[in-house]
Amino acid sequence: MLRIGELAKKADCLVQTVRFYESEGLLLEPARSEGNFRLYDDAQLQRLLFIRRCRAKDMTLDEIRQLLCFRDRPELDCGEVNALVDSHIAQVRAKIKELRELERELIELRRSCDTARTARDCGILSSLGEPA
Amino acid sequence: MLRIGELAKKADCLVQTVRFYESEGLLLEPARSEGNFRLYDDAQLQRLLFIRRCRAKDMTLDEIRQLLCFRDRPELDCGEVNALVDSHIAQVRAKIKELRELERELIELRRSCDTARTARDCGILSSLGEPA
DNA sequence: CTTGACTCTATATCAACTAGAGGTTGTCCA
DNA sequence: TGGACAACCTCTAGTTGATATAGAGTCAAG
Repeated sequence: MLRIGELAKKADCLVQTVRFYESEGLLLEPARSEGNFRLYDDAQLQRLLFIRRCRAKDMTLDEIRQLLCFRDRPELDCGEVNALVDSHIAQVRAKIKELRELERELIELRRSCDTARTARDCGILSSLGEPA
Repeated sequence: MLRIGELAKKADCLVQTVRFYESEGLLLEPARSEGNFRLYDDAQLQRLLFIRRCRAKDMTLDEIRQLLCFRDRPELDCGEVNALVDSHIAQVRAKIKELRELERELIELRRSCDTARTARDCGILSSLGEPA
């Protein structure tokens, strides 16, 4: 049985983060020692590692909650899991598109003041002061 | 003189957002009517529009605070403004790069389960359950 | 028996809003 | 003049995914 500090180290996260996941219902309440310390077994560690791998893929805690639900019920059809990942990919793509457009706008803004001058004559400040 | 609702409409934002910017020191405290309603002149409107245009470019309130500082002091050299925009562009580019890598990872993850099966045999769930 | 590392709970903080409660002011119409 | 209703006021809490702190308790080594 692992104490919270050892568990956190194995999952490369902070002790507070583990407690936070517990409070969010992602990790089940672990056993406790006589002195009230949390004690984790390997199944709990695997569950935490699963959560951390999902977070590394930038899934929200809500999405992870859904995935854990399927992980806990092996007899269910995994179609929803696939759909969840598909929609996550779509979100990431939408964000990339948005940021590319933003990059374009910022480059244009930057071009409006290529030489240093006084703020009064700054092309950037005046661009931001006018309707797009 | 505009009341807060009219001001907000012209800047296409919520009334609460205007009050929030005031509390954050981005907008100066406006005049008040006899009945304690906020009253804005055109200069305040232009300032709010400036803030909203910066936000549309995803600048943080701290970055905007810096830009407003230059906007308020026309005699200053605008070199820092240019630098701020440059660094903002760099941040956006870094984020795009990060998201592209994430997209790649998610597509690979998605490929691990191309057909619907039970959760037990789901390639996605098992990929997320194993070390990368 | 004390030091120090670890743990416990509870609370506050971050960004940039957004939403609500509960009360006041202003305006319109009969 | 009165009553309805919109718009305004302040204050507080919630969002996301943690992170940071305070103040107290536990435990092993020296």
